[in-house]
Amino acid sequence: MLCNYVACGRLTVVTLRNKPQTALRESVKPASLKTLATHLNLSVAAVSRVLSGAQAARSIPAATQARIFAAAKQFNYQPNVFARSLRNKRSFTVGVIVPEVSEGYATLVLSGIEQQLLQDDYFYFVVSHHHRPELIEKYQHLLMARSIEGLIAVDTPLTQRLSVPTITISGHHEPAGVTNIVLNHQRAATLALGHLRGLGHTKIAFIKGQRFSSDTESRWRAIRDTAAKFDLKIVPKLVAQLEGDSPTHEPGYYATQKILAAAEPFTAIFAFNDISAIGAVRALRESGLRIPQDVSVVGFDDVQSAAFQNPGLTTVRQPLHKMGVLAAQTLLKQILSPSSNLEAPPLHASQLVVDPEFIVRGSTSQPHHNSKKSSKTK
Amino acid sequence: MLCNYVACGRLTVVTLRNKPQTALRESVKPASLKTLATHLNLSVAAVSRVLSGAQAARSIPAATQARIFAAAKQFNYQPNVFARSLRNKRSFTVGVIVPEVSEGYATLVLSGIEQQLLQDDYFYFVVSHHHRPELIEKYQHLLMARSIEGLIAVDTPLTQRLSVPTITISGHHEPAGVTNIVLNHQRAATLALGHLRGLGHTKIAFIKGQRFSSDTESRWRAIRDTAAKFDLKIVPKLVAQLEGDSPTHEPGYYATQKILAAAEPFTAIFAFNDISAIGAVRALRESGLRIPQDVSVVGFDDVQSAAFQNPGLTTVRQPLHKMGVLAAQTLLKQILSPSSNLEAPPLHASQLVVDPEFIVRGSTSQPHHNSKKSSKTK
DNA sequence: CTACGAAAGGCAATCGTTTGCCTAGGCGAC
DNA sequence: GTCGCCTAGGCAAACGATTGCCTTTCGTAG
Repeated sequence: MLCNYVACGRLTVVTLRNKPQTALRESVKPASLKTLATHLNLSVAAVSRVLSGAQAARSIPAATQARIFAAAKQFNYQPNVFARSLRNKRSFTVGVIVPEVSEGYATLVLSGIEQQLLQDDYFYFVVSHHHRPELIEKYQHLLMARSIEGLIAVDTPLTQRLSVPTITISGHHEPAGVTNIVLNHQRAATLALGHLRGLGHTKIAFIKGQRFSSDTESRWRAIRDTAAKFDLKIVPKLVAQLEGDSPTHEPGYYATQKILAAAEPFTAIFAFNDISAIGAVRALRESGLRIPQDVSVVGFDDVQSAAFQNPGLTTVRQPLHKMGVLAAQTLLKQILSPSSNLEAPPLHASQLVVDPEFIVRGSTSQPHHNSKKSSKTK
Repeated sequence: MLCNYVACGRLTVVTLRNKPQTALRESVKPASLKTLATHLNLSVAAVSRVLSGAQAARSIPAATQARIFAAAKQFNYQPNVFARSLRNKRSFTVGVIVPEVSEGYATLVLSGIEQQLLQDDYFYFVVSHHHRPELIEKYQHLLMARSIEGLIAVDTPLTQRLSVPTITISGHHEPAGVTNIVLNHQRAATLALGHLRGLGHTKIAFIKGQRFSSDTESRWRAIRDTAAKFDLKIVPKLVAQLEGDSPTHEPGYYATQKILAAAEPFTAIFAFNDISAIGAVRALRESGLRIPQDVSVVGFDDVQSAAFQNPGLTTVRQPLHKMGVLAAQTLLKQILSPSSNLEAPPLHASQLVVDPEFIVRGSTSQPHHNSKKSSKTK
């Protein structure tokens, strides 16, 4: 029976059919250079040179070349990728390691990576480590065993330096030699706080990221600096930290409850990311506060759900797609750079900083001083 | 300069550093069987047999085997994947083709695929076609040229039959020989309509899917059948169809406006997917209707945003992750099944049907007959 | 003393491409 | 005539692992 392994609620096998006899698993071997060569009465070498466009094919007259191309088409010749890679020591494959493939941040980056890599005729293997250090380690080796030419690590702490070029996106403590792509947190803080300040908010609550996230510290530092510039006081009672690694909005919900419990008035909240901002919205509403009339909410990332909130979430957009593109471009450049130990070893940036955008939606507005509950200041 | 290619808002290169001279691009060749063999004074064959655990290694005494393993560890031997694949004609790689990697449906499926494949020591290439038929065609060939052993197509119309086992998820019109994994739409309709009926709703509006989506027809048919069973009338004025392929909530927003414009009373709406349900919520709210007091809303899919709505969206959950797992399991089974053209060609299901779950959140409740506006019935 | 068999491992072809170095013929120049 | 030089391609060795079939060397039974 075919479906005794199923773990999928109820599952029904509807139709059974025979594989048609006509070779599904193509028993006809695909054409090789040898096939073509013997068919054309030429040597394998000649055919190879012509088909791979080597410059040594100059000495082969146009007529012969045409015959070769014709035969290649006729036999539907496809060069064998393994033979080629074995010979050339090139795989045209890179590895990408992410925490989760099912989640917004990594997949947006992934889409940028994909776009750029496919454009340059590279393929990529994706693996996700679910935040388990031993998997990070293991997959790096597995990827190397698959002969990747480079690695992109998205929001993933790498402990070792591989022997291939490596790019990190929002890297943690990158080993020497990897290029890290990060957001300009300073600018992000300026955009968000400037927006709130401009609307008239002065009592702002903050939700810090989880301790394990690499962005937490740099972003918080940027916020503190920027708050000082804008003459905004950061009130310790209005700062909560996300706890736990649940990928849901719950950490944000609980953090906001903690802030509310402090009974310190505030008119806006700046969350570490959109998901926690959504949790914040829920907690605020449950306390009878309206968004944005009573409390304005600003998120971070601009994941898809942010636009789909009611009201839409004002947020700092990380150019995740572009960061992916940039990572892939940079990686390919490093792969193709003349291999090292020459007199002039290639220069690589150790860090590339990209700027965020600010997306204003319905979750922020001027503070209403006649609001129901929040502004006990009045 | 390194960043003149950048298309990424402002971008700053922070630090430049020299690549350290110590071979980054490892000029020391990795150890091969030959390396080990000469070092051990053995033949390549013996080493190969022992390391790959061939049964022909029985004739090699334990002491020698131990020496071989020790040397392998010492030299950090990694079998060359290309040589191996060339010889064995196995790539342990499958292809996955999706519309978009950045989007919820496909990535949830992808996470299931990944989990299963990696567990079985397979890797996978992902490509996304952005709904462009010529890319679907092209990527299938590129994947074949990379010697994939099988293909999984997620929500993607395949026109041709490849020579490797192929699984589709929510397939459209699959060519003969592919196994299609689909949702049990009948059961989905029963769950959703049963829920609404049980709450007391009888005037239900429907948002049908876009004409190009493969699920639209089968799901609608199931809804009609089920409505009949529950003695629910489907009022044509309360049915709207999504238009356009925008991946935002706008199509749902406009469809709902159209329904509202018909001025036909209703107390619930069943949307084709969560995204359009979110658009519906927005349109309803703009008309002054409250969710769920005035109108209950049921979505479909249970994408991440559904749980993150305020109120949470009641929805039919497709077990996307499990469908991915199932696809991968089925594919691997077909790959490993004794290759065809034997006397008894393997049997493959042409369709696997999986059951949905129903997730009740805050967007549905009993109809309130004293509501403000919607139930003009009263 | 020989034959047989097991133990221990070696030989070499093979997978399909690539590429450095040849060669064989032809033609013109001196 | 013969030297050199094109033209048109061929030879064969890699790349690294796998595997069918050997060979060698004992030990021992007859």
